Amino acid sequence: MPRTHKTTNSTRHRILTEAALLFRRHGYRGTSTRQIAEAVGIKQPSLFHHFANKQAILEELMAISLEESLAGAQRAAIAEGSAAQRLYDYVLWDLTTLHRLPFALSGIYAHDVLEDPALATWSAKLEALYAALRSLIEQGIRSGEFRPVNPDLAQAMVAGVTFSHIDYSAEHAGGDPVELGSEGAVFILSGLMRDPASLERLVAAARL
Amino acid sequence: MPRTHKTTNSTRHRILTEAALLFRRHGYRGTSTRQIAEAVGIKQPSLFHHFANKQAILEELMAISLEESLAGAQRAAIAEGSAAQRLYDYVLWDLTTLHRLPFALSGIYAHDVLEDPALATWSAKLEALYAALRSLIEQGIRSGEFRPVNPDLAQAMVAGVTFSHIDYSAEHAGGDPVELGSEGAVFILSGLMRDPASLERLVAAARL
DNA sequence: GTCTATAGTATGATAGAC
DNA sequence: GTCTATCATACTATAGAC
Repeated sequence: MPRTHKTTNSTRHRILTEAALLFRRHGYRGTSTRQIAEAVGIKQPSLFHHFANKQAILEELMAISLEESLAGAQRAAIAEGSAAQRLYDYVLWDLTTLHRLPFALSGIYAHDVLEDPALATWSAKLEALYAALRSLIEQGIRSGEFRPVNPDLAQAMVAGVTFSHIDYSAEHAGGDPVELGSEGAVFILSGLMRDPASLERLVAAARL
Repeated sequence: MPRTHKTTNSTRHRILTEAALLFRRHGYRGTSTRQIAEAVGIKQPSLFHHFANKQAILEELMAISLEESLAGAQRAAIAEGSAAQRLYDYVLWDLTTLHRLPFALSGIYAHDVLEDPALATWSAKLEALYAALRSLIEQGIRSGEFRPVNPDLAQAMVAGVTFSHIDYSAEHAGGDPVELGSEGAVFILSGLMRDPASLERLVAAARL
């Protein structure tokens, strides 16, 4: 989501950046509000002027990373045309976007934090994203484009590859987002398609 | 690792089982020793008669899940023959083993817990496993069996698929371990091979 | 091997001055 | 908008009786 920060280097923005970095390294629960404040260069209670509580920081990071992906997956799931092409286009766009984000989002989607009832909204959005992916995979199986895989497992593997890109991106700065995203999309589609040779056509017809 | 428990339903064993379940649901840091004790049916301080501290429980679970995988990957990386065949055999065996484990291992391999310097030994073992996988992938690229992918990213994606199987296994009981493992191995190899059509030969020649 | 009681520490969040 | 001071709570782990 294109945020509407008045100044991109506001304290609020710096809190988000530093918190994302720390959440990745030490996890949400393993990161204290004191650590975040220190990284930003303010004292711990000053955080609560910008965010109601620690969880609000996490929720804003989830919004940044999840809402666009969910909308894109749902659009792809109901669009017209080849399921393989729609999945390819979606994955390529999603991974490319992830590699472009200025935040280190790994560690935000751990089970333990999403299981918290207070984050049920976000857990539901992630589940909706998974449902859209599953639908896309099932469409591809019915049309004969994909092998007759277990749709639940296939969806989990697609998500697993996505998370691996989030991790990779956090550890290796400076790669070309489109190139990395493309490698992920090709990997996933090759893993699912009955005839991976025809993948070249998808790549050529892709629209970002 | 085949554990040497005198009785498989010893309190010690029950602590491991319940802790694994709770670590998966709430994460290592999100799980208190009180919760573990309550699940087992004893009081919190009684845990410390069986394990020196909370971390020792985690380390035993890591030993169970990681040591065999590491040894298998290192064997595969230096063995003779086709890199694709060795990767296929390893992934199939590893995933099948994972799906057979009586423990819910998800949530154990989160970054935040492995970053703790006290767990450096286990972090190093995981890194060694990744190095073996990377070597196997590089061998396949050199031999022309695999597409010229980014080895670091490819290794991350293979690990991502493995983690997705750990998660899937924790949420869907009762699937056939070999069938699930096979779907994972085919997915990964299809994603890497230059000529996925020849995958049938690997599947036929596989030795578990 | 399990219990009660408790020490020692870290955490998230609030109150109120400036 | 940031600070100091502090509260209330939760946690891991230990001591010592039974």
